[in-house]
Amino acid sequence: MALSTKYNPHDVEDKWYTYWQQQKFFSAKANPDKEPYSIVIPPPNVTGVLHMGHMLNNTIQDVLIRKARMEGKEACWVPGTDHASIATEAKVVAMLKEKGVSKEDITREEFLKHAWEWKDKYGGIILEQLKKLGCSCDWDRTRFTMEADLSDAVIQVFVDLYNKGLIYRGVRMVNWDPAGKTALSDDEVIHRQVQSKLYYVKYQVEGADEFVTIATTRPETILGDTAVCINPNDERYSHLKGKKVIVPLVNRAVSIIEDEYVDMEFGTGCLKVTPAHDVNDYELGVKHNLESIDVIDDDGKISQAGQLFVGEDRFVVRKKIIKEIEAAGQLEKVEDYTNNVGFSERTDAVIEPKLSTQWFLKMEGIATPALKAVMEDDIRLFPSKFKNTYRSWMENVRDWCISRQLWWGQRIPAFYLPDGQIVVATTPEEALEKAKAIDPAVTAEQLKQDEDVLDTWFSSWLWPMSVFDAFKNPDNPEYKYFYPTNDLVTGPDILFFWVARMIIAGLEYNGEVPFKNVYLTGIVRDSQRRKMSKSLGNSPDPLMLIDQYGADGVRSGILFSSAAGNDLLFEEKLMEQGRNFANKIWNAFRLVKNWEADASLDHKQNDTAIRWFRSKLNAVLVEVEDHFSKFRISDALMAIYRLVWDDFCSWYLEMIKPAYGQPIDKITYDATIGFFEDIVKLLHPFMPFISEEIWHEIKDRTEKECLIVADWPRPKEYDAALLEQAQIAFEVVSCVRNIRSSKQISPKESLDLAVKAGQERYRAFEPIITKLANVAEISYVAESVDGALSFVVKSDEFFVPVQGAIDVEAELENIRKELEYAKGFLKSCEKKLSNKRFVDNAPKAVVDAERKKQADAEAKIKTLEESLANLS
RNA sequence: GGGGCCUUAGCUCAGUUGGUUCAGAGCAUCUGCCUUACAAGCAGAGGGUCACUGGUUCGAAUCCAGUAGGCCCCACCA
Repeated sequence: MALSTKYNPHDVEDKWYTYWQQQKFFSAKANPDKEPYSIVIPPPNVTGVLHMGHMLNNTIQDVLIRKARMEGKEACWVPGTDHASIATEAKVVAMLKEKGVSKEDITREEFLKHAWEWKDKYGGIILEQLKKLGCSCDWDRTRFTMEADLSDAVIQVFVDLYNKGLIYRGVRMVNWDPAGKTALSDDEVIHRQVQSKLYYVKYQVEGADEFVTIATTRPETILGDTAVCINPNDERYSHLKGKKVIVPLVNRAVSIIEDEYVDMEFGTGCLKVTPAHDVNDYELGVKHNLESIDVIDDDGKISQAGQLFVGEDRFVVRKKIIKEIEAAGQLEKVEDYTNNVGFSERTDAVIEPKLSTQWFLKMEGIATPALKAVMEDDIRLFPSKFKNTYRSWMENVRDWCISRQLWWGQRIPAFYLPDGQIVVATTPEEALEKAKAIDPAVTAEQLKQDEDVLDTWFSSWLWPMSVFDAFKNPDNPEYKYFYPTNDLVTGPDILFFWVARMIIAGLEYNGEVPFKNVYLTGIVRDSQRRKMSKSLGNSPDPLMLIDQYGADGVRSGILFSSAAGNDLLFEEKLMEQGRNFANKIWNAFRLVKNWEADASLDHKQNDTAIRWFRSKLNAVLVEVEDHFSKFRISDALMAIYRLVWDDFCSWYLEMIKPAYGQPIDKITYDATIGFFEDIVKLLHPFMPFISEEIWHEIKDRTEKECLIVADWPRPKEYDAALLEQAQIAFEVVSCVRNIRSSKQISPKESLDLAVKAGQERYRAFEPIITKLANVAEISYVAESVDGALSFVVKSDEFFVPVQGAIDVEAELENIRKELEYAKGFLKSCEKKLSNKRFVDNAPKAVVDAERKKQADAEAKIKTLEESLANLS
């Protein structure tokens, strides 16, 4: 049979993915006979495409879900997408603009029709991409945060929270995104340090030939100034108390107010106050009863109220206004200044603090149980360092602005009567009923629904519940069975946006936490630690990578260096390593596949090898389970990688490999097939395709006997002493190979090996040593062998007689070095043991270990000294 | 301004309550090999004062304090 020397993923991946789906291996349903295991996907943006962050995130989820499935649990991974209000609406607006249609020119209904068309066209792409990666989601359960059932849940929750008095409407200073033309919650604003200018502008004191200078970074807001504020303790300005100043350009006389809020040290100690466009100024305005002039409109342009520069962009106006002020001789100076500016998380526009009427959710009360759940480890965060971050957020949580001035999303179910009174209801009919209770004359036409929609996170926070229809049908068996879910895999950047709020909603509406473990992945960066981004062009196309390295190669490559919470430094080198690993596995399979088993052959020479590998396998199983229990996915993979590459391929297969074309004994063959089966089982969560392929190729299976549903190997007892002995034997092999390498002896030339030791010591490993080191025979000797190269393993001396002269000096040098090290080591042992306080205070086991080290070192020194004596 | 984390081999990182020969792994590097599973490979080798300084201890990569550098979260003074 001609199997390629290279593993070819293209032949394999689609075949098995289709087959798994046909066999319904991904689908899960409430099954009381099995333990449930569930994960809900962090729903990607419906119009998004797969990026490296998704690759990492979903690979981890697939590893977890596949392992759980093999462990015999009812494994349910719910996929779906998020409607992502702002991002999607922005994309639709841009798409319409290209067609020459402006959002302002069409109705809400028309816009939504376009948006749904857009969603239907692009909505499935990212999920299809996940299939290429091998994700074993239960696709029949695919949900969308804006589908009818999920929207109903959102509305139901809004009404409920409103009725509980937790949702209120009010005028507040909010973060306004002039690009998205909507309010944002505080969490959607990213503060970045920017280089800007501090302008010193002179305001004339009314009726005097005197000026006061204020410092500002935002001169465009001068148009909206309604006061100038000084600190009452500031003696420099005490003569100005009660006076007025003239706002430049608009020539408005405004009061000089006094407030200790003003920092006398900063700038000139004199502050201009624009209540409509700054949070702190707003507070001052309320406190001092100031007029608020809104001079910037929703687009970030100067409004009519600004009088000047109407309709021009705020940043353009900033420059123009400074020019005019300078021309008027009122610009004192300009300084370079570094300050923090808020940007929209979604559109990257500079946030404009703006006064508007919005809906808010009171957070304080409902956040408390969610804080407790994490602090008391009902929910565990991996890595746990995020507990601190979580706590500080939850302890300082502020009311959540949940209304957005958008169309794409769940419309706020608040209805206004003609007189402005509000009713909140799940349907217009219900609203009308409630409205009639207030005013019997009101008609359906008079009742106006709020124009705003809800923040996307107001639907995402219900996700783990709503995907199981918790709100529509709280008694359904699926919900009862799969909820709470087990693990959540997501990025720390949405710990508060999403994770915290899901916990809040879960506790509020179910009384249970929504998941037990939260695995927080790092950010995928390039090798220079720059975040991957479209604009930098440093983000590879995941599908190209899969095409090039195979899904298994990409999956394992990504996981090789991604400890929880650590950033993943992406390098194509890692993908290569993953591909090479797949190839290594493939070639091991090719070797075994071509063997012919012969029951008449003796298996004795392979017994130790088999016993050793069985122990090794079980030791690694223990290690792998330990890693998984701590969500150390990378380490689990690495342990398996080393088991496969080093222990199985480099040691075990070389030990038992028959000569070319020769058959192998049946016992060894069967054992090896068994080992290979366990190995592909271990590999399956990480590398599902190649493992499934080999599983079927290595033995005949029935239709249903797929690896994806095979039993996960459970660790059994293993022989630790045997593993230790093997380690010694391996060292002997390495030493002989080292001699070959340094003396340029061909591996084909067989050598003799003598050991000064008792007869039994290496008996069990003789077949292994002779085969792997290409030694003709091992002889046990009582005296040192003259004219041979030697090495010491543990306290036994080995001799390899070689042809030709031996460089005695070099040999002596080597031995002296080793001797020196051993003596130094012995000295440290003796020092410890002679220290009475060590012997008295240290645990007995530690002292005993120290004694053993001492004895070993002494034996080794004796051996080395003897060989030194022999040589010289 | 408040809080948290990090600094171990050229790179990325392990190192669990201080104690087995504890200074590790993978990658990279160097040397020799196209040895009939695999050159996407095999065999061998080199490489670190555990950021720095001090302290606690019989014993410190590990605990404590300080110093230097890096990162993150929150708040935000115009």
